[in-house]
Amino acid sequence: MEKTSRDPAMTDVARLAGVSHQTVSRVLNNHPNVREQTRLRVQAAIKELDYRPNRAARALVTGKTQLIGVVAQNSTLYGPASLLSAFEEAAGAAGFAVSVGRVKVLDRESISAAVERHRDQRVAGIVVIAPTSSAADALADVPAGVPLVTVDGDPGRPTPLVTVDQAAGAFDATTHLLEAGHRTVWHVSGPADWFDAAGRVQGWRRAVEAAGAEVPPVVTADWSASSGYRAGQMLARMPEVTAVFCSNDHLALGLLRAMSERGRRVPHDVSVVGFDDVPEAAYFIPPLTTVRPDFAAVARETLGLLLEQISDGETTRPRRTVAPALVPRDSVAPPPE
Amino acid sequence: MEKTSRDPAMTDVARLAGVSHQTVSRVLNNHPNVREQTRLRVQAAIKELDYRPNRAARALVTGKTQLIGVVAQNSTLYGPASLLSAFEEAAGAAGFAVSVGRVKVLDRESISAAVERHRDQRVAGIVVIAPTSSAADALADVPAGVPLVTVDGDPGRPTPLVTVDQAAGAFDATTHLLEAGHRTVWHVSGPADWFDAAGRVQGWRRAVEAAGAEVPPVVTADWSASSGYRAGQMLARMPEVTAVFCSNDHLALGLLRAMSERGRRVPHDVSVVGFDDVPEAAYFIPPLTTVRPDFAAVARETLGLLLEQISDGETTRPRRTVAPALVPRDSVAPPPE
DNA sequence: GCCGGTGATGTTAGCGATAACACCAGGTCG
DNA sequence: CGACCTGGTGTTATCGCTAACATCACCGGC
Repeated sequence: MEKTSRDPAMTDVARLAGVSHQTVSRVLNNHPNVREQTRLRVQAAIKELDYRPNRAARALVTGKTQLIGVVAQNSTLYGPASLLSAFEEAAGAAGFAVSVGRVKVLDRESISAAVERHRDQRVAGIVVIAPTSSAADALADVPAGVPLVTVDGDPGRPTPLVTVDQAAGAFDATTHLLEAGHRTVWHVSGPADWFDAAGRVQGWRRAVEAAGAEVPPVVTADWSASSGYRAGQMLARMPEVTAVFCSNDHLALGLLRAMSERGRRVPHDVSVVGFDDVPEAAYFIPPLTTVRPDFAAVARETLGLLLEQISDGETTRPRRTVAPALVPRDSVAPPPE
Repeated sequence: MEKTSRDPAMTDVARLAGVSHQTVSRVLNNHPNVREQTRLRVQAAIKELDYRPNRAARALVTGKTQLIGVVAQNSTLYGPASLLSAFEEAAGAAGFAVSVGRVKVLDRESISAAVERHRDQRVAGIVVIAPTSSAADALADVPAGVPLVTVDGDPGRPTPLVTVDQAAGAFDATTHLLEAGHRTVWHVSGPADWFDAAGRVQGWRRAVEAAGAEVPPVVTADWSASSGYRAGQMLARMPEVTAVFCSNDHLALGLLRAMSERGRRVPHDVSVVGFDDVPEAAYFIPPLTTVRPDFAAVARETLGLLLEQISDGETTRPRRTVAPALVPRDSVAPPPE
């Protein structure tokens, strides 16, 4: 008839093991000065009671939590979603819980609010996935002293940042097309205010210029298959277009459809390269040559940078870049004739 | 020259406002018995100091956190990712932080471990996205008394559960094909151990049987475009196949490619319907008719069910189902001749 | 005009951990 | 051989909050 007894606390373990609660604490925190025999006795008691330390109490006294806050946009775009997933896994493996604050739009106000919610929770550090300039601006509101890492953010800012090397990936993709024999390469870009898109434009332009080819105007779209389709409708009408580098795979998908509708065969008439290597890219018509970013590596670097800041307060190398890899498939061929 | 002063605590606010810390606590928790004038003075002091309550201290004394733990697979499958995103937003709006525990594989051991990590954190409630039987099995390990909601889980289990009405969506999709005049409808299914896949098979079969048509054998695949392609290669060779319902859009994508390679035009020769309405489905070749689940609604129901359990300890209606909607596009037409 | 009720506030006692220090036995060293 | 270190342990204070109870002024009713 006893009431639901509360969870066991450290003193309960101590009593069972015949030691003081402080000794239990020492065992839990791997302090060196505990006799082996005592340690074993305490561990047995812990197991017997199914004791689990109260994180709130620990956080209260140490002033630190084992929580990392992430601010991300509420979208299912492949890149950000993959990144988030990879980061959650990496952080979990390192013993940190990840609290995700979703934001509907990437404006300064929303992001600042999300950051504040995390600070309310006393997170040990914050990661902001800030792929647009409006998002990056919000970081100015974060007080110094909060460990903070930006992912996919503004390369021009001094804050710790991890990104995929967009320019390098775009350079490789474009060069791959040029090496197939195309006179030049057109580019369908993501939204101009996204750093990822800007980096890819830059890498594309560098490759075209390096080959001494003419630089066609950038066709700006958003990330959707829909806008890729519209861009494709235009480009399909231009016979001089024989090679297109799309800023992501979904743009490429839309473009493929437009080409197909206009009777321009890929890769026979037009070659196409995407970016992201979404899982289904190998099953587009035709299978899409694309660039694969290593999201797991980005996640590892991000976590590393954050943990450095958490423990040391500072960071040695606050800017890290992860190189992507070209994945050749069937959407690239030499130009016609 | 003063050292980095610690964050302001309740007593600091109290001192500034000229009241006791308990009055500050009352203001914070909206207790009725506080004079309006006092309330204002305290609020001003809170603002001036940029005071934020220490959640660890509160959690320590109340024994409750404002944290919800979610267990999800480490995948970027569109359905689960959308669900997670929607849930994070809904929970955030309700003032709860969401801690995500990712799991590499959906086996009993991994899921139990993830649940334990959440219990260590003393989460107020747990949501498990458990779309396979192996995942559902793990729920047996969760002790009673922990508020728990399963999403996409086993309809046969008594635990609180929210799911999309897979069978209804599949029934509608299949009926849509039959009404276009097809003699029967073939089905490419997701993995057999996924409840979503099983539900869609069931709805499909019911629709075919209801029409008095012959029920073809189920073609079982996984969720990937790759396996849809393989299924399509087989089905494309069979002239009697004029209508296919695919268990998700990516399967349909692969199947479309196989059909195209074999010269079977969609929708002229073969009609196809998918499931999920991924954003790019409108830009497949041809735009794909599909079924759209309402993930936001699933998230709302899940949160509601969980909050009920957290506050009341029990739940009135522990099983909720959200109806999906058919989205007609261009991949369905009457059969040839 | 005294009494009990009520609204506004203050005081005190924990919640469950860690930190800092106290203590004690036993070994080392000048 | 007494002073001193050192490894193992216990004791006490403390983190910032809420719950429970104490206090006090003021009200209306008999």
